[in-house]
Amino acid sequence: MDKPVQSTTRKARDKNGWQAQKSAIMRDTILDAALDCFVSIGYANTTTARIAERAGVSRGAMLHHFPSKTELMQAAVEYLHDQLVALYNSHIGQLSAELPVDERNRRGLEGYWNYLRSDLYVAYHELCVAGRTDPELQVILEHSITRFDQGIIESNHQLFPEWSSRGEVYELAMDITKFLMEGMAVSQIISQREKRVNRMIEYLGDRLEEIFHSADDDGAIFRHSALESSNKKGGAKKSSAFKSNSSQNSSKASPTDKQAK
Amino acid sequence: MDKPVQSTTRKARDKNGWQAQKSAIMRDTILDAALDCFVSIGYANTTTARIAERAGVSRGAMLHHFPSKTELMQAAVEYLHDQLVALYNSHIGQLSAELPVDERNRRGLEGYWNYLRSDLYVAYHELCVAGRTDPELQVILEHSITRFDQGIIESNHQLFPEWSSRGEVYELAMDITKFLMEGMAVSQIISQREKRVNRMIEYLGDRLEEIFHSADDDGAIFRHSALESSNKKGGAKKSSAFKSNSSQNSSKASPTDKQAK
DNA sequence: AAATACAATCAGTACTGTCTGTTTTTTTAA
DNA sequence: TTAAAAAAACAGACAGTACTGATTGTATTT
Repeated sequence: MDKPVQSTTRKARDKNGWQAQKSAIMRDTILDAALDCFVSIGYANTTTARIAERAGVSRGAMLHHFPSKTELMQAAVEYLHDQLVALYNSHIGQLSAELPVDERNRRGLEGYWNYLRSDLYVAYHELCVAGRTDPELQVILEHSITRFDQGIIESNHQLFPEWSSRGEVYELAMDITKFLMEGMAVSQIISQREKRVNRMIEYLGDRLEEIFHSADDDGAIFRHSALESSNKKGGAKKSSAFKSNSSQNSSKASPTDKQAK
Repeated sequence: MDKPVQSTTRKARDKNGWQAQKSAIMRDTILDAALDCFVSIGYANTTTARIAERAGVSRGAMLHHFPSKTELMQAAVEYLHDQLVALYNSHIGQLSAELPVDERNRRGLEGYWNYLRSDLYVAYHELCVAGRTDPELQVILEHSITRFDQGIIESNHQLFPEWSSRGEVYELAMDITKFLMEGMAVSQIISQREKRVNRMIEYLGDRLEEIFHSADDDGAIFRHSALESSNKKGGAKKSSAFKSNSSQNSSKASPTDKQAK
């Protein structure tokens, strides 16, 4: 913002010069503005001019650092990725694995929920939705997504080491948590949001706890017919339900349509 | 598509003339094209020209029926609403309440999942996301959303009459189902989608069943600390967790931003 | 003949990417 | 150390495209 004084204190170019520093600052300023635009006006309405305006730089200057919109978006996704990782870690990454399981569960859910409620996640979601019908953006995103999910898995392995061995149960618990929480975060619940959300999170916490304990003594206090491991009550309850209309999804997104470009 | 032959079979204007019929067909054709665009190229990339092209009509003709894009979108939302209701009913609306509870659960989940996987729901989701940062669209949608949710609630009351009395349990079960399923539908699960989805749906089915039974004899075989009704294991486990950062969401969507329009 | 349905063109706006020009920093050479 | 040259950063203007809404004109129905 306020241009750093031309301090000759570090008179010699410190490793990578003064210009390089300013350049880096400029880049971050622009990328911050881009993410800000995604959140406040949506990806679709985010134009290069608007980003420049929000960043407080001229369009020409911006075009010097990011010659095309595509390159800007690539950088923005990369930038967002780093920010998301940092935010995730700040919320649940550094939870000690020494805490009692139940406590870890609670805090993990709480942290994850706060993570999902962040502006950064809103921006991420905007990109995901736009990516469904924008092949170029999709390519840019794919890499980041898989990398991030991988990171989460690793983080969880670290946070819940006792789960790592139980393949199926672990996967299921993670999936349920992820999709339920994401569903809540993405949907705009209108009435009594706070109350209903808290209720669901508490319920989810109980279920996780339950899965944990039932997995401990593998005695299956509760039926988990969704898992092959405890298929005593008719494991033949074909888990192939819902496969009937699986082909219906074929025409869903044909992003390779004439996208007019 | 193929213009109906000028059949004089029904020579007299049947109630509302020949032109009116053609006009209605034209409207539906255009609205179908609009929804199709939302699905295949996304709401953001949907222009009036593209809709007209896809509908196979001239832009001028379309502008005769829908003078402005806004009016077209209003009609499209209305049209989509009707279609969604019809689809919902065709999938789970006419499930007999005489079926055993478990069977109703299974089929209900299966139907709901297929409903969520439909193109119509994709279109609806596109609109919802776009509406977050488009005040005008948001207004158009709001009415439809609340009306639809109300319809679902009623439909469920009819399908699961035995639930209707149990306020809290009923709400929680509905919410969990809704948000988990929507979360699955919206997220693009990359690896082993089919398997993981089926597993989650089965798990969810088991939990619903469980909630049902535990609600029957209200004996709380399982802990539902998320509900006040069975707060024996320390009901003081303050359900006000996650309220800490509730204000963080304030700057989330300020759609009243300068939207440039 | 009057109204409605349909078609095509036009003006105004907005966005992207290129181009040219100006300032500031860094490098080179004296 | 300083002066000139080169490079990088920055700013604004411009062409090309695409979209929306208006206008005008033609065909069909009432």
